[in-house]
Amino acid sequence: MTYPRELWENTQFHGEEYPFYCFRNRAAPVRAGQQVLWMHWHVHFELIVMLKGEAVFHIESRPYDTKPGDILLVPSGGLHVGYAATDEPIEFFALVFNGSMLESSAHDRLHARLLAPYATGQARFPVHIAKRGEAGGPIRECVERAIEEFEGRQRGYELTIKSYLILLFAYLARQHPSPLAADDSAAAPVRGTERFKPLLRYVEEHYDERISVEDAARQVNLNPYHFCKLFKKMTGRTFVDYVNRHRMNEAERLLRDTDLSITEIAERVGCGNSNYFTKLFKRHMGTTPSQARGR
DNA sequence: AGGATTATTTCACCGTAACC
DNA sequence: GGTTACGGTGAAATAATCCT
Repeated sequence: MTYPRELWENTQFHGEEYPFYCFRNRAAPVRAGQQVLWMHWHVHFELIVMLKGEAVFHIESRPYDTKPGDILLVPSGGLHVGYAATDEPIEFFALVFNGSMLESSAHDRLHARLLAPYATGQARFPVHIAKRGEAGGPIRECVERAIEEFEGRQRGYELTIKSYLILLFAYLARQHPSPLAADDSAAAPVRGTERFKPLLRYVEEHYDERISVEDAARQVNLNPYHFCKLFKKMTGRTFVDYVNRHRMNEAERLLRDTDLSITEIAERVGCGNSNYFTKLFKRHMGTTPSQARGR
């Protein structure tokens, strides 16, 4: 899985004037349940356009089953993660952009009234903005054109993409005239995921240590049962699975980039028992550590 | 590789508070 | 008063981990 870590949280984009980034994400040999989009969040919006295969994205605690033709809009700050739903190859396009992309250079009352609340996160749209099987429609068209522009990269494509994004938001605002206020109950999961972010970051940095569910639950002031329940609701996976995924990812990197022995690698990623490490690795990656190194 | 030991996840069921 | 989200318990089912 290739997902740029740079997109974590408060990423700076290359161009200040056009803060966006696109990438086509392919997961060719996939097993159902495999993670195809790293769990992360950032202040930017993210458009996810399903191109091939089936995946389930968990965005702000809610699962979204997607097939080609589905388009999701991850709100600013929204925690998101994606898993393969079948063994079929998966392909999706992700367009990450900052709300400032939607700003207007001149003072514009209409803009301030219609778009600013969405761009700044005071109001939000539903996540699933276009569904497969639906007739084209302007919303889908904006997204598809923006992608075309990105892929064509003709002169000034940044500006056309920006225009399509503004257009997209304008159509969305028209389609959802009574937007969900950010503090509305319908948008409430934000509060729920907010509390987990420090913990997720903690795991990012300490997956090489022993992390018990009890400790983790304490960090977010929940009893272990509720912690498990909420964590699963939020991420679609259990906490242990989440931690192990980090470990296996790092292990794969170490196998590839270093000459450390399997035992040493197991040790480094927080699996004291190399026997168990191999078992885990095989389950997550489909091959044993030594096979993975051989390739 | 298999089995023993721990840890976790989930279940059924209950209470509270906020909101309509 | 019904509904929804959030919290909690003990116990049982499952899964992780460790130990030959």
